[in-house]
Amino acid sequence: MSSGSLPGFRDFYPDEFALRAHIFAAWRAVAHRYAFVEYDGPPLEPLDLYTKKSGDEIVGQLYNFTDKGDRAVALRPEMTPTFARMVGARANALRKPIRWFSIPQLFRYERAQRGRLREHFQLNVDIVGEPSELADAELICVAVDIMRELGLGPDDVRARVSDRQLLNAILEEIGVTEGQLTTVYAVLDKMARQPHDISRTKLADAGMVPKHVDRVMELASLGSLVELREAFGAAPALVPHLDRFARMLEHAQALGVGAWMDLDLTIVRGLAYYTGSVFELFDARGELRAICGGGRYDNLLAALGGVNLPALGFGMGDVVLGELLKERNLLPTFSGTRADLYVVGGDGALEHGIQDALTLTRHCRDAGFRVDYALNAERYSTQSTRNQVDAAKKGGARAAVYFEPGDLVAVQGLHGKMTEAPRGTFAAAPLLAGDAHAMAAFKQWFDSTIPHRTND
RNA sequence: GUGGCUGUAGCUCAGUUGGUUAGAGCACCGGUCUGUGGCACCGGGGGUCGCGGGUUCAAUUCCCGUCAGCCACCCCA
Repeated sequence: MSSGSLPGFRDFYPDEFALRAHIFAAWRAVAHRYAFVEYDGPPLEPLDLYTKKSGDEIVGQLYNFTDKGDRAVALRPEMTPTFARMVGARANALRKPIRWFSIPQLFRYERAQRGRLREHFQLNVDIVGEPSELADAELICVAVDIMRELGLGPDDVRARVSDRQLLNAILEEIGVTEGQLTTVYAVLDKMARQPHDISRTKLADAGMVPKHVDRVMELASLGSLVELREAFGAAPALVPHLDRFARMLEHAQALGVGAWMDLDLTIVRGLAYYTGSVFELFDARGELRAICGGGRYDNLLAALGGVNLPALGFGMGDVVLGELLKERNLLPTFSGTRADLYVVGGDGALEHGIQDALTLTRHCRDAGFRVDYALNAERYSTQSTRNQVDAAKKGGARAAVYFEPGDLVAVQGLHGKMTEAPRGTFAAAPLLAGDAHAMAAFKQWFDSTIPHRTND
């Protein structure tokens, strides 16, 4: 099969584009509801924007090349460095806290598989300049509210929340050494995907005594703050972290997303730059990859953008989200995007030829109708009305419109059985003349009488 | 980057123990039906059987390679 696109890249046919537009619309609607403003940056950036912090090993997954000016460049694999640069350049002039979001198309060069392509769109939502845990609650709430906006519920999607500072304090309490942290993080991250005996072996190999291994493994089963307090609440070093986490949960509760949230200490996120809260959104059945991930990265702007401001954010890709919506039958309908009127040649086509049909089309379009027709003047006068109406119906139009003898314009609804569909006739002359009152009356009748088509 | 599975029409799939011109349903295009039409019926277009090589009188079929897709690793921004 000849594929027209490069591996891991997508063609968006109208069906697929409709899904993408549906997701984008939900992203923008919720982001705007939370008073975030949209920004964007270049899709192509200097290579060193990404290698400076992460090292050369990341190049293997970058879509990079040398441009005609001998610059080492890369298609952006993530938005955060661009975001950090933009914020850093105007940090003093921007009113804090900053609430920004973007919908960049991101690229990575690696083997594509389900839910993971070489190109995808990712909503990025970031808050800069606010250290309070209320900002963390607000951010998680944006992500969860997008799920709600798309028709998903707490039974479909779970928000798993953890906190790096809390986790670090717990590990210190347990007795994990600084040098063992990386291994512990990796083991926690893979807790659900890796057999426990392998996890234990890895911890032991890092030099942990059996008792410490047991306690680390137990962390995975702590699913609530209450359990966490029972296990560690007595430790004075943990109290401020537990209290802060509790306040965040209370805020989230008040913002209406408490029912979606689970405490889960195995959420560590791959990136080293997270410094506080971390969270991921998963489908509740656990069949798909993470829908969304983010957290607090208070030191990153200083490292990337040169300004020392606390920050937090998340990224949410369109690919996994689209798959989830497909699985749950939450795909959009096309009712709002197809033609309202489809002009066909009727019994009045002899007295009102194609020119009159086009004039009518023009006035209807000016009045706000979406108008389609066959783009073939010969067919207008020769093809049977019935076949033309069939074409209109197959094309998803809400109604067919045509001239009838007696200087009339007839409108036939195309929803359901023809005999039961609404039908109306209007004097042709005023509509052809573009008479505003006649057109307004026509449109009012149409809007209140003709139902939208669905694509079931 | 590693391993496994798969590849026939736009889609879902038949089929060929190797043999003349590769099929169906849906979709698409044209038409008939003066009309329960979100039908029915008639006709039509569309395939280098992923691509390349090998074996053979003959390959879509068997073999090798390659590319692509899926899955598991790796990685996850």
